[in-house]
Amino acid sequence: MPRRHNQKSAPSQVDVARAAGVSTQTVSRVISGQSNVRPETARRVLAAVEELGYRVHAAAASLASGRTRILGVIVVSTARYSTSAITVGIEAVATEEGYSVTTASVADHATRDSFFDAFDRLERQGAEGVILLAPFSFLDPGMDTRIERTPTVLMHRLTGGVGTESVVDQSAIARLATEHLLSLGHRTVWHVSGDDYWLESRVRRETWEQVLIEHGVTPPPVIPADWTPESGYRAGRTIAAIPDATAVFVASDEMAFGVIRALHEAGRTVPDDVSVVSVDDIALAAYAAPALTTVRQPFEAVGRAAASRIIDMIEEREPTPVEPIHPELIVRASTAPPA
Amino acid sequence: MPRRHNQKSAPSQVDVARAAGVSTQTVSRVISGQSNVRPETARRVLAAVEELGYRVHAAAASLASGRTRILGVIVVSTARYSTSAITVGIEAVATEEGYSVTTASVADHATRDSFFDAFDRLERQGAEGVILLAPFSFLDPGMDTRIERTPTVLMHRLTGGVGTESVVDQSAIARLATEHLLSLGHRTVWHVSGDDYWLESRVRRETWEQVLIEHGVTPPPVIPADWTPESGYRAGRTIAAIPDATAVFVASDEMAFGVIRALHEAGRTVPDDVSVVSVDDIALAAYAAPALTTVRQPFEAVGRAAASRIIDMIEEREPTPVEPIHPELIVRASTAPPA
DNA sequence: TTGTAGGCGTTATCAT
DNA sequence: ATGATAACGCCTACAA
Repeated sequence: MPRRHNQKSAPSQVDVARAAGVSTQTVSRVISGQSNVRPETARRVLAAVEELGYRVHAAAASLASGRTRILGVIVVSTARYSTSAITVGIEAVATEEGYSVTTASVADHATRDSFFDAFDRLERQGAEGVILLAPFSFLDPGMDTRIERTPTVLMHRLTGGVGTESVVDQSAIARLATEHLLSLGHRTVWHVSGDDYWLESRVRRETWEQVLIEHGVTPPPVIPADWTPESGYRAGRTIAAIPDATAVFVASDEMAFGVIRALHEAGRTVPDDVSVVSVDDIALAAYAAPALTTVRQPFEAVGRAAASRIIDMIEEREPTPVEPIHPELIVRASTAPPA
Repeated sequence: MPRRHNQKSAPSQVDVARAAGVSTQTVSRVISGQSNVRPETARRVLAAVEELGYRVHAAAASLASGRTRILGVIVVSTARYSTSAITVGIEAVATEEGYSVTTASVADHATRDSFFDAFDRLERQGAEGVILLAPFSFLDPGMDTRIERTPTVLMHRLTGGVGTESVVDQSAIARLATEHLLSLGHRTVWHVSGDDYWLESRVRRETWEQVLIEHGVTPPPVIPADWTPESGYRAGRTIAAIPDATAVFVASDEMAFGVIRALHEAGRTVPDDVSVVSVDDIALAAYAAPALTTVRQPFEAVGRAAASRIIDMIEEREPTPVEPIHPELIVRASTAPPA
C-alpha cells in the first residue's frame, strides 16, 4: 500500500510553524494571504515555507474548508477539434481563478448511465461545478437531482431546468450558413448533418429546415452523416448523384473535406457546380481545395465563457458579463452563385 | 464563503453506520469491498448507502489514506490533434484503473518556470504521478527534484534521469518517412520541420539528417516551420522556388496541407513534380488532394501506454508489458518516384 | 466478523 | 496580531 512516492514526510504546517516560532494558525493566515498578520511575522513564516519547501496539502485543506476548487468537465472521448479547443479556454480561466480541472470522459454514443457515472465520479472527486462538453439534455430524468446539488453548465442551448446555463447558439450558425447560400441565388440548399447523437446536429438541421421554409422552399431530405470525413465522403457521393443539387450546407469542416472529395471524383466542381459551406473554421479549412467557406465558432471564447459562468455559479456571485459570442461567416472559395 | 452548493449535509459514514446499525469501520469495509464482512451485514450497509445516497468524500479518504488516485497531465494549450488523441488513451486507462485525471496546461512556448508551476499545481492537488504531454527534458535543472518525489512519464524518447520513462520513438518516424522517399528513387529529401520548441521536431530533423548521411547524401538546409498549416504554406513557397526539389518530408500532416497548397499554386504538381510525406495520419489525411502518404502515430495507444506506465510506477509494481508501439507508413497518393 | 481509538493536515471559531 | 482548540470524514491499527 504505497503512500505518496518517496514523500516520506512532506513538511506540514506544524513544521513550518515550529520553524518560524508561530502557531499553525498564523502559518495558515500567511499562506492564504490574510492581512491581519504583522509583516515581520509573515516574513519569518514565508522564509520557513521556502526553507522547508512547504506546500499546502489540498486534501487536508478541502476537508477542513469544505471547498475543493475543482471544476469537472465531462467530454466525449473522440479527438474532435472543437472539444480540445474549448478545453483550452476552460483551462485558461480555471487557472486564472485558482481552480483545477478534472476530466471525466465517456465513450462516443455513450448511454445516459455512462454520463451519470461520469458525473458521479466528478462529484465524488469533489468537483464544485461541472461543464458538460457533451450532448446531453437537462430534461433527462436523473439529471435534475444532480444539477440541483452541483452547478452545471451545458454547451448547448436548449430548454433548461433549474440553474442550467448554456453558451453557444447553434441555431445562428445554421442560419448564417443557409442564408449565405440562398443569398448567392441558389434555389435550395441540401444538408449533410452531423451525428444525431449530438444535440447541435439536430439544432442545425432544424434551423436549416426552418430557414428554407421561411424562404418559401420545401426542404429536401437530409443527408445523414456522423462528423467523420468518411461519412462526408459518402454523403458527397449521394449529392453527386443529384443532378440539380447546387448548394450544400455541411455540418462540419471535416465532413466538408469528404464531401468535396466525392464531388470532385464524380466530376462536379466546387464551387462552380456545387457550393459548399460548412461549420467550425478549423485550422485546415483555409487549406482545403478549394478553401472552405465556413461559419467560425469561437471555441476558445466559448470555453472561457463556460468556465466563467460555472465559477460564478459556484461562488454565488453575479454572472460576469461576457462579450456575446457570435458565430461568424468566413467566406472563402467553396461557395459561389449558381452557374 | 460558499461550501458545496446546496449540499448542506452530504451523508457521511457516521450516518450510514447509524442507519445500518454498525460501526463506521464496517461501512468503510463494505464500501471498499473487503471480504471479511458477513453478507447480511454488507447488505444492510449497502441498503443504507443507497437510501441515504452516501458517497465517499474523496478529500477525507485521501487525507486518511495518503492516497489520492489522481493522475496529473501537463499539456500545452494548443488544440493539436495529437494531444487530444493521446488524452483519450490516458483517460481510458485511468478510468479503468480507478484513477481520475487532472490537467494543467501551459501556454505554447511557455518557459521552464511555467512548466514547474504546472507541475507544482498538480502536486499540490495531490497528483500521484505526472504525464508530461509537452516538450520537456528531464535534464532540465529543477526537474530532477520533482521527478524524484513524483513519478513522471515523458512522451519523448530522450536521455533520461532517474525513474524517467518515455513512450514514442520519434526517430523511427523520421526514418520511415525519409527512407520511403529515398527508396522511391529521389536523390535527396528536403525537410519542413515543426516548431523547435517541441522536442520531436529536433529528433525528427536529426534523424532525417542522419538517414540522408547514411545514404551518402548531404542534407540540404532545413526549412523551418511551426506545425501550423500557414507555416507549411510558407515553407511550400520556399520549396517551390527550388527547381530540383522532388521530395519533401514534412513533420506533420497539417503542415503538409499548407505545403501542397503552395506547391500547386506555384504550378508544381504533387506527386508528379514533388513527393510529400508527412506525419500523424490525422483523420483528414486521406482527404487531402492528393491523399497524404504519412507515418501514422498510434496516439491512443501511446496515451494508454503512458497511463499504464505511470500507474505501474505509482503502485510500484512490475511494468505491465505493453505491445511495442510502432509507427506505420501509410502510403497514399502524395508520393511517387521522381519524374 | 466487528468495533474502538487515534490521527491524517488544514481551517474556523473563539479567546486573548 | 496571534494562539488554542475543535472539527472536517475517513482509514489504519489494534482489540475484542
